[in-house]
Amino acid sequence: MEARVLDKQADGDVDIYWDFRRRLISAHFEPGLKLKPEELRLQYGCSASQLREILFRLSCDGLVEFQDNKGFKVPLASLELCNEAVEHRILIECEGARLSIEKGGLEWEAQLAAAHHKLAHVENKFKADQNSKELFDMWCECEWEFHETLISRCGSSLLIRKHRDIYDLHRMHMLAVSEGSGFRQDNIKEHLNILNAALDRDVEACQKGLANHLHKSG
Amino acid sequence: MEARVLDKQADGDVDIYWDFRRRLISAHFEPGLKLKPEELRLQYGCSASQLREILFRLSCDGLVEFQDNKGFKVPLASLELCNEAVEHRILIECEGARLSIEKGGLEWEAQLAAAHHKLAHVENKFKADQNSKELFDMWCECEWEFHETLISRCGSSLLIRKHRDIYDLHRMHMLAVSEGSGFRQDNIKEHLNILNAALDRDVEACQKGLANHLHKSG
DNA sequence: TTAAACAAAAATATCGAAATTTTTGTGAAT
DNA sequence: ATTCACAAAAATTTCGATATTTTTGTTTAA
Repeated sequence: MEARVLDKQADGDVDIYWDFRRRLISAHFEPGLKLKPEELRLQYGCSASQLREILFRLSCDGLVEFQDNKGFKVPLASLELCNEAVEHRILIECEGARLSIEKGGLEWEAQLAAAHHKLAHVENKFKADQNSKELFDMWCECEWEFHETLISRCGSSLLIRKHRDIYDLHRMHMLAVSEGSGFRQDNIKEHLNILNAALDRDVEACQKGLANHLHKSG
Repeated sequence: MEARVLDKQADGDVDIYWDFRRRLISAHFEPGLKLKPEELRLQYGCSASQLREILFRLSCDGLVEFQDNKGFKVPLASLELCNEAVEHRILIECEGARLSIEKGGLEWEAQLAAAHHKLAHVENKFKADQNSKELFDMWCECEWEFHETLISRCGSSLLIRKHRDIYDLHRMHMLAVSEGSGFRQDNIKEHLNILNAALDRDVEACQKGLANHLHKSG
């Protein structure tokens, strides 16, 4: 249940839940699209009831919309909701960063530097070829890893869980609203600013960098 | 742990979901207790599958624990998780209060004053008779209404939803850890402080009052 | 032409039985 | 006495059939 990366087709539910979640936040489904358990079951080789359970769970995080007797839908693109998600993510992530800067040690610095190194590498490659689906997926993974690592030493498993929730919600709405890949040239500079501020243990600068980065991301 | 049979089938899920949620956060179930859909179905007059769906949904908010092939449980009492919930609730509620103070008008002030008036009334009665189950339920309701109203003008439906989630999680863990009713004499003074700071449009004082209030609540 | 009433079809929700997994209980071997 | 293997029981999960609700399409009356 906790694994973000799918581990094969060992456990029925788990794979389907996480695979479907990943597809949702990667804009594999058009906003407003109806999600029928009866149809989706064919893609995953399970029953409609199982899909229904999974869709209910995803609806808790706002990743799918549910209406009684009307079934499930991919949430409509909404600039307002996207903005609310941005603000909430800033709130959570700035707090997580502050705590990590206070509590994190050399090991954390090293992990953050490593995550940023990978991210920067992928971003530079992606900058050159923004049409590559493979690079886009890689960028999504690296972006997540960097931001997750940034808050990883906050000391609160609850905050980490809530951060993942809002990160995914934000990403989904951002992609739905912008209709682009979500990648901007300035990302590279902004990520570097955040990294440097974190390594300098400068809470103010780090939070400012984060807020700026996320606001511009839309 | 009384068995309440609901024969009303009208709104299906909805009633069961919210009734069960209410019972969970009111400490009607002992921490660690196994929640078997097959048993619970008798109390609600529905099928086990339906209960399973509902339990899955509640597990998203951390109100019940799920383990693959092991079923559902009431989360164990955990001081650590309770502390994490407190901190997270402070983060959310202070932000909501700040925004409400900035954006709220006279109507909001009136609603907050009204909510506090009810709360103060019930708290004074409850202070005299802390064993009354009826007063306790009423206090829970009024406490929620006051804190909810405080952030109600924040302008973000997302923040409001997230606040309810963390309020419920905090309340559940607080009751599980303290094993008391969660009511303290100082509540009365603290709630008044929060009210006055909000009406004075003093963000600093309001947030300080909130943090103090919630920290002491455990 | 529009609107209301109704019937047919499609979609959704509910349910209990069957399959799978975990837990419990029993007895043999070390 | 302890451990291990294995069978029995209990619990969990999966599944598709049935019931209910919504949507669609058609007819009729104003």
